[in-house]
Amino acid sequence: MADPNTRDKILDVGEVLFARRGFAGVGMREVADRVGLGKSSLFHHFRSKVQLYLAVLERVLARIQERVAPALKDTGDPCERLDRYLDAFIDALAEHPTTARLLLRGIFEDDDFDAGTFPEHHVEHRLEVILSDARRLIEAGVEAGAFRDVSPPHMMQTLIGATVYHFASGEFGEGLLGRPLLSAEAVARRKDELKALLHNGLWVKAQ
Amino acid sequence: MADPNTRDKILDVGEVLFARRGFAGVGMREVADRVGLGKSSLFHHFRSKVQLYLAVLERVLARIQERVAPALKDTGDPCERLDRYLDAFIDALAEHPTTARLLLRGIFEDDDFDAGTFPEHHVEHRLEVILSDARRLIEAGVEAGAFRDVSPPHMMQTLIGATVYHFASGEFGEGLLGRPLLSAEAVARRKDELKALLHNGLWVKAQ
DNA sequence: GTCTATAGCTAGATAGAC
DNA sequence: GTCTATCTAGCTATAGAC
Repeated sequence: MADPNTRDKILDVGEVLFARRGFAGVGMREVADRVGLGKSSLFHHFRSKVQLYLAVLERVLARIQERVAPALKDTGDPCERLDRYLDAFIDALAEHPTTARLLLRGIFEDDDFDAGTFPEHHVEHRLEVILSDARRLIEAGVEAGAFRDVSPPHMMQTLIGATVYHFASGEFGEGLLGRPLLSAEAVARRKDELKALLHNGLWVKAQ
Repeated sequence: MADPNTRDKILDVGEVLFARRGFAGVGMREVADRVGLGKSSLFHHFRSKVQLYLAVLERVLARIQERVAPALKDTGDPCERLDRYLDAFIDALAEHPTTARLLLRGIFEDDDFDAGTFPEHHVEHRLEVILSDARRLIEAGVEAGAFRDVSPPHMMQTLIGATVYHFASGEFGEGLLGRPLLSAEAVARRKDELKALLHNGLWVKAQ
């Protein structure tokens, strides 16, 4: 097998570049230059550009799974459990500035090189696990009567937008907020705003 | 000037392809083939690939502005006005399957070919108008006491996620929902789910 | 306004020396 | 495991005939 240190360096560089410009926007030459290798040497570590991209995606998903796993323990009412899960998920997204963007790209960029063409990777599977964990939390809350009778898939989409999109929005989001997206304060604020919306909605109710 | 019909055909094709694979993922050759022209002929209508991309983006933003303009009239309380605006905005996103995806790409793909390099286009300006209209609706509602004391930028991010991301999510979103994203029923359902969240939150309150 | 031809470059990927 | 050299194919863009 290849030198693990070199392999990890390539993954690190690929992660930054793919997050910034997507699969098609990145060339192996640029990756090689940043790692400090000749372009050909990359193909010793990864058979093709697609394999490198999938390896980057899979490492990101694995990191997310690690972070949210402790939040999945079976204690507390549905509200506490969803709160805990969202906190952990947001922490995972905020850990590296590349995470949310790669996740968002992975979600809507794989319509291209058709899913299932590279079955040796577990990208699809890992994504499904993460999604079904979240979905079960919502369904359990609805069934228990702790949540309104929302459509779980629609609530999933809303939560993905409120978390993944938010932390993927980069310069645009920072322009809107007028401050960094990933500072400890900004991350804490995002958690609070999201949870307040879930608790109270936006409207002020007539008393 | 060029034949407007041909120009529009090029924009139509570019819109579909750029929405699907982004700026870097599309070649002028593929655009030309789908239009039924030689590749060189494209450069008679658009000076460069970037100019074509910006023209596509600008047309999309203009279409959105047209759709939401009637919803901006100064009648009703803040709740009614935001409801009306969100309905119109969602209708604009649902009008073409390409709209939301191009908008989302435009939001976080212009970190690359740096903004302001092509000042003759109004993409940036149109986006700012759309955003500041929405933001004013939120700020007015907070000031009037009709909305909770949310952070308007955070609420903007949540609403962008709930609308633009949702309709941009393509096959992924359809897999999650188990049905098309853009059918009349699905669009109406999305409006209802979003407005119910703004009205009531997710939690069922203790009475 | 569309075409052919081509310039000039970069892409992903391979072969084989060291 | 990294290198140089090279292959084939693609790219954006231009020149100039029709």
